[in-house]
Amino acid sequence: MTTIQIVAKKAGVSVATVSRVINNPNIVKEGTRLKVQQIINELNYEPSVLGRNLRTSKSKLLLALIPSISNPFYIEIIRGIENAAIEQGYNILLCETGSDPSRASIYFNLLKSQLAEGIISMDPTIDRAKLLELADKYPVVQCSEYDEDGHISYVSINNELAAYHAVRYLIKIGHKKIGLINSHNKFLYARERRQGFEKALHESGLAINPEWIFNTDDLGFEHGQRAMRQLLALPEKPTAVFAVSDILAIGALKEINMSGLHVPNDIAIIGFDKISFSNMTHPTLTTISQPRYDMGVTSAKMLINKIKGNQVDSIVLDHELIIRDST
Amino acid sequence: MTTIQIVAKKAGVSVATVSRVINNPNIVKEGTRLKVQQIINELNYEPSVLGRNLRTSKSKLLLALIPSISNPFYIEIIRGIENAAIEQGYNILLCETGSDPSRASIYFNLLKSQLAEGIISMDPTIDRAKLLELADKYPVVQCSEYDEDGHISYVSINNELAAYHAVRYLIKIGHKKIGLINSHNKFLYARERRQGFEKALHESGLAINPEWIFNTDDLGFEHGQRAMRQLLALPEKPTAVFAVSDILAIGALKEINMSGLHVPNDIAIIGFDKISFSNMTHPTLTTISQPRYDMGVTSAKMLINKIKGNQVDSIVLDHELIIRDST
DNA sequence: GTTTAAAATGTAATCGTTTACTTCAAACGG
DNA sequence: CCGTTTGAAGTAAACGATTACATTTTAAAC
Repeated sequence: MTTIQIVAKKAGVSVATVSRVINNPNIVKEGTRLKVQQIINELNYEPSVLGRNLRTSKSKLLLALIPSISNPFYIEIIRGIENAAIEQGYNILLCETGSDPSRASIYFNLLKSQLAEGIISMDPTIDRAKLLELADKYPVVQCSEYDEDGHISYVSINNELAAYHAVRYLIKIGHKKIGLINSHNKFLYARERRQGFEKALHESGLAINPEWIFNTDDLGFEHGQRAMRQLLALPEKPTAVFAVSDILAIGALKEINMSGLHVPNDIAIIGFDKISFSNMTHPTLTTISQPRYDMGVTSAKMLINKIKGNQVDSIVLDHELIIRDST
Repeated sequence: MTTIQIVAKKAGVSVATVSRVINNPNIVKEGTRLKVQQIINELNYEPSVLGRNLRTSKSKLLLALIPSISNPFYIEIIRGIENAAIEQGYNILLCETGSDPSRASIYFNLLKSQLAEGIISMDPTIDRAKLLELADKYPVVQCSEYDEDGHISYVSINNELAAYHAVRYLIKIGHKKIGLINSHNKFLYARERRQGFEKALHESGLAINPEWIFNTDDLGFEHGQRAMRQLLALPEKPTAVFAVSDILAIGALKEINMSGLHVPNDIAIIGFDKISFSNMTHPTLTTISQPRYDMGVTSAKMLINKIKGNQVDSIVLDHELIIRDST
């Protein structure tokens, strides 16, 4: 393997000069610079990031923590993070926890052992206490799901308002009987979206029918399907359903299609997230769009700022109602 | 920051002993071991991966190269890679090229600069010459898409046989007029699947109608939709269509649904990959399942073996026909 | 109570960089 | 012509670990 020493020797200069040619070329005389450059090319020399990192104690590596890579929600966020990071010379280590705390602590250790310089947590199932402790000593930001009590900066949307908008829209187009397929209440976003849902109903003087409200254990589409199956078995059915995730909505949609009922004529469906598949269903899904790419970019920038020692503030981005065929 | 020196001083031993307590505890006397352990806990000491890596010139980092993280095909493979890697103490740097060669060369540099120890390429759009050159000096394996000429080991399936099985199945259930929605012929898998398609038709003495064969520019579902739209506009339509990817198949399916025709009664559809969404459509999609998780696990193991200096052989895994409602 | 082998620990080199500090020579001003 | 400044290059000390080798301690053997 070619090292800086070999290059220096062959070029007849000191290692310091070679290093300068690479990192600060303008302070070395043109003649030497050219000569060294040529040797570098000749030998295909690439400085070892390992050596450099050790010296500068920077790895230029960021951790992105997600519960599962198979949830398409995270894809656009990760894209944003990645692009913003690369732009500033950082790379991303994608960390899938599988909602398993022991897996998460492997990744926390990468931070502690300085393999990574900071972490973006998008995992709602993360151990909050551990994360808070980590954030005391290392740069941490949260994206999408965050901790309301803690003092870790985050990037997110206004979940309550978004849900409120979704349901208000259903009411506006004439629905009075509206159901909710929610995820688990242990998640902040679930509680907030439920609040938005209730607020919209209250505001219009509509009743909240507990029979039409479901909490699922996880975000798999079968859970949306199952919830809808129960809903369809009810003597009095809602005419519209708000699902807090597109995947749940797609499950619900499929169940309605299978039952022979029509969307949106018999039942309207509105989802949340605007994942790419929400456009591929038949009918296409009305949904709330989160600015996921932007959320990614913003959180990466925020983290890098934090790493540089700057003070950063949490940011709430705008959502958008995407009206398509399912309502 | 706590370093090994600080621990050593506080424990009243040499750094060597501390290092041994961490890496080879059984060769240090119980008394000292316990004492050092205690100091380590007390100070929350974590060895710096940077320092260790430099000395051992190992980073325990692997690169996984994919064209786009938004293609769900790769998700299960990555899971497999990740789990196999973690099991052996490696971590994965997920590299999205966006089919952009300059992006790919950033990642190649990570390998050259020894930030990573090896690379798993899953990107069919990769610059083959560059990859071959890289493989001369560094550990490289290919997963799914591979280079037929080169000598880089790979993990894949028998694409021709898989396509052959798919089409033979369509013929078996009575179809005589079969279309093909393929991706671009510059990809090996596209050529191979086309061959399997043709072989099955030939074997049954069925004609290949060029009007029913499409090549799309990319794997977006709109392309499947567009191909099907053209197909439906034809005076004589096929009764079954084989799409070389589920996403294309889902696009086609949607177009048929929108046209008011029925799947599978009017047209049957068969996809390829068994992505999770193939189960969420209405009707569910018949497809060829690639053992993606296994492909990931296998290629990670293969790469690690290569890193260790062992000779490795390419592996072809089995596919499976998943019969569901679209045929 | 020596001698000797084995076990435990310490010393210091090393990995490949970067960079503060030093050195040297040329340029310049008076 | 000498002292001072400036620019360019070199020297060597870090960074934080691991590990071959040297040394000390311990225990066993006689």
